[in-house]
Amino acid sequence: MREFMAITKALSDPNRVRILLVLRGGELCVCQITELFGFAPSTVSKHLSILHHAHLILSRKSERWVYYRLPEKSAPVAVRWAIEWTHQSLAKTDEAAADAKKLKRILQTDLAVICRRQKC
Amino acid sequence: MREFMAITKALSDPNRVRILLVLRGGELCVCQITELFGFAPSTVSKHLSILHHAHLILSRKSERWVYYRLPEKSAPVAVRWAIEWTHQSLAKTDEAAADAKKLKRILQTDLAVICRRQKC
DNA sequence: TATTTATTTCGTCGTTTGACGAAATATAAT
DNA sequence: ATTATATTTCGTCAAACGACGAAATAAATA
Repeated sequence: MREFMAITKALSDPNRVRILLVLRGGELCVCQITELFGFAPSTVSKHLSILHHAHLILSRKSERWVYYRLPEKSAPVAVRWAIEWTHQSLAKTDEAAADAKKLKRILQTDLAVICRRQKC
Repeated sequence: MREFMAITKALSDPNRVRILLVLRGGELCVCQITELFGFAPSTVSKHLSILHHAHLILSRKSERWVYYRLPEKSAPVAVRWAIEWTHQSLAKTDEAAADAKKLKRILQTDLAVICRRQKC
């Protein structure tokens, strides 16, 4: 029950759901998501930690950055179900399309440049 | 997106999830759920209205009571998915078993008696 | 070693949530 | 028609949430 509620609480904020959707395209680092959403880095970090705590995302540290990604198929059933449900329900919405479009531009920019822009 | 968030917000409270689980056994009226949870009737009513607003439950009025039930198979995909996911994840937990056990006793009691006990 | 850089943690603030009881509503029984 | 009954709506209160900026941390670079 606790695990399940961690997932539903994580999904109850639209910005966290947006994060799950953009991660469908592959792993992203914190500053890329920060750039995409326009929130403070600390805010994005908190959202990521809630998703991570619910095991909806995994993290990896490389060079100067922390990357977050969706879990692989070996993840718990409840987690896979949540991610699949989110994707099926929202992948084709306008919000998802807008985020994907903006993300495309961000991915064309060098990571270091993005981060410096946020003076973090 | 709005419909999806209505569902995830509805699922983000454990007591609302408990309601979905007990309704698996068939429709219940407000005072039966109130008796099961030990909350004020107004609290239960609010939870039911949130679930109803998310289309996770349907209502029916008969005699003096309002009955709530899970929707049939014709419900939107996102709704059916949410209910099925909840059931698959939690049906076998201790919490669900405890509620089912207590509900069994409540169902053996006459509706009018239960309601009078709550002086509502 | 000191400094820059990316992220996280902490404290604060306004908003939302979940609980309650009182009052309102709608319906059934007298 | 009144009264009793079941549920909902409303207002209130404490707790939780989501945003922020400042400070702390950890790792790479100079």
